[in-house]
Amino acid sequence: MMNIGKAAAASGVSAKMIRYYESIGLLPAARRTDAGYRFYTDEDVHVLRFIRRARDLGFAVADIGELLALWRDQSRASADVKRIALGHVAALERKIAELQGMVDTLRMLAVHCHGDARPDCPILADLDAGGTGRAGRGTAQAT
Amino acid sequence: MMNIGKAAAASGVSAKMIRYYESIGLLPAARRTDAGYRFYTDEDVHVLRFIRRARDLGFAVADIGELLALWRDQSRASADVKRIALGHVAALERKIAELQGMVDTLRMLAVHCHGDARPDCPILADLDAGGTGRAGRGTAQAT
DNA sequence: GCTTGACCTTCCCATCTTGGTAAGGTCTAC
DNA sequence: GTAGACCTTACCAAGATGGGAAGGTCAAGC
Repeated sequence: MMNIGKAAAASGVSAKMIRYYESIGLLPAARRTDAGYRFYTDEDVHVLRFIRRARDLGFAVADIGELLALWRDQSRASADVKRIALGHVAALERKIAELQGMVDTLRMLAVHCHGDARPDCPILADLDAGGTGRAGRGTAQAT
Repeated sequence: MMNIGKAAAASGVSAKMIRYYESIGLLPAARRTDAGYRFYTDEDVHVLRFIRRARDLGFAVADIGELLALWRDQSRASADVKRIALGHVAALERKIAELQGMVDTLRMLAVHCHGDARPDCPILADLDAGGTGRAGRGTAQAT
């Protein structure tokens, strides 16, 4: 039995976030003391650690809801977990490819930029002209 | 001379975003017709294309403000542009490394997951136990 | 001239996760 | 009893973008 500050310190999830996760339904409403203070058990902290770890792996809160449900379900199929994880990996890799495209384009432009006091700059020239068609136009906003 | 819809179509920046960029000061307030409609010149569209291209390269709107100022300044030093570009590249690469760390961890867990109807799942086991210390703890939230 | 449909305007809301802050109640140790 | 550390709720902020409502305007057709 501990209050929210203790649970936060023990789990690595800030008190602010614990309340937030509760408010969006990722966590059930915490039990309260008579004075209205939330209190948590070691088991609750265990769940918070799970969430923290999943966030560190880049899972969105919605995904974590699914993962938690599977975690709690002793009869879950590992295929369900794997599907979520690999779907997430695919999304991460799309994102990486998008960022890498940006990096490649910028590096290419930057090597041709003197980088001195002269005003000539291929980077600005590219932005001016609209580039040569690299750095994914269509999906670039889908961050 | 064209109204906002035409400028949006010609530049690839939505009308919504054009108004937004104006509201945050990235663009000067557009001239208006007597009826209050914004109107734009080909030169304005040129600027919008510049912004669009820079966004596609992942520059934040704040960075684009700097880039625009340099673009307009005929006596700018290319070093200033290069500095912004390379700073952005470094940020992109940090982000890529972070995401790649997540991918590596998840892939490693996923290969050991049967992915069938059985409940045993190393992915959930890892989330449960807190992992082995990969997938950057501290900076994972800095998105 | 009037109507219709496409366009424009502003304003508010939502996303997603996190942090900050303010005003007020509670608990603990002295 | 009081100070200080903690808790509560509620609102604001960020980033960039889309959606929608309510209402004004314009161009084309009849």
